[in-house]
Amino acid sequence: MRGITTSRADGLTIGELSKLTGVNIETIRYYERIKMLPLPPRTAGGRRVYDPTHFRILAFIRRSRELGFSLDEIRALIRLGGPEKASCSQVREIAAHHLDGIRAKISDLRKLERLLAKTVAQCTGSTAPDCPVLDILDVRRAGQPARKDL
Amino acid sequence: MRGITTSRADGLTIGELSKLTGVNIETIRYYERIKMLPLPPRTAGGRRVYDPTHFRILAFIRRSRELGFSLDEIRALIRLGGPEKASCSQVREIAAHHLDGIRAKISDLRKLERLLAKTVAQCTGSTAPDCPVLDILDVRRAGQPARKDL
DNA sequence: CTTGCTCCTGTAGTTGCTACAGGATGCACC
DNA sequence: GGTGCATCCTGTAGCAACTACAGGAGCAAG
Repeated sequence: MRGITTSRADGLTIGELSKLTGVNIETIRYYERIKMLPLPPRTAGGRRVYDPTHFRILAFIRRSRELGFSLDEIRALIRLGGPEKASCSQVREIAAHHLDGIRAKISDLRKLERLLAKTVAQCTGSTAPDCPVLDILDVRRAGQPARKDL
Repeated sequence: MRGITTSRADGLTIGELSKLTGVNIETIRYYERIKMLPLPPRTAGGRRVYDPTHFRILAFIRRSRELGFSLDEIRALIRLGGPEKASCSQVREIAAHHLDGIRAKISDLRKLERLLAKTVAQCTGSTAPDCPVLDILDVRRAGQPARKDL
């Protein structure tokens, strides 16, 4: 269902909104489709016309994505920041949970980094089969006994 | 094209291979489909029969995925570790490039962590509109002047 | 009116899986 | 041989969060 038809001069085209927010045109349409963004009114020709509220919501989404929040988390944040103000503790809960996830990921990545860095450093570039990187990937090379029954 | 029909006692079923390697049955079939794994021979009844080579390749893929290599990177690594041995420097290049990516990601995540940790710490849980988390997400709250022409 | 750019809808693809439906096979037991 | 249950098969679709494209329409300037 299209909103009230409006004239072009009243707001922004999708291209203008895209430039202002740094969000791809197609992504804006995607967000509308999945109901992250309210339906904007249209011109008589069918073009979307965006107002300051849309700009504000889209900028919010963009910023939240930059911080790594999922779209569902962002939906919840948008609701909490809406007219019916909720306790900041709910916002904090979402953000803290997200922060926990980021910390876990950092921890994982650092383990990977340490292992890879050590292995790459051992790599003298000599001709295989002397290759420390492959050694940690290949069960036969890795020093584990080959399964004789296989 | 099905391989040579073989009897069941010659190797492993897909379920057994899945248990041994920790890779999901459906993921094994997926890897076969996208040609990460060679086609195994089948029984007269159409069931896959896996030999030690399959086990070895799948374990390699699993380990590489654990280390965060993409499937394309793993394809290249498998080729390099194959019968026609390549210089270890090519393996090293792939691994070093991957390590660079991991380091970049850690760096990004730490920036996110710092910003979020600071913001969450400021969150006293009081009733909005006093909410530091929303403050960094919302352009209107963030201290930037509202666009008067919007 | 023409031109060139922007916008529209609908569809499909990316990466790496994961899940399911509907049916077939295999094996142990009776 | 029949039964029951577990395993396996193929094909299709979905997930997250986009991204790209085709074919056509709209719009503003000249």
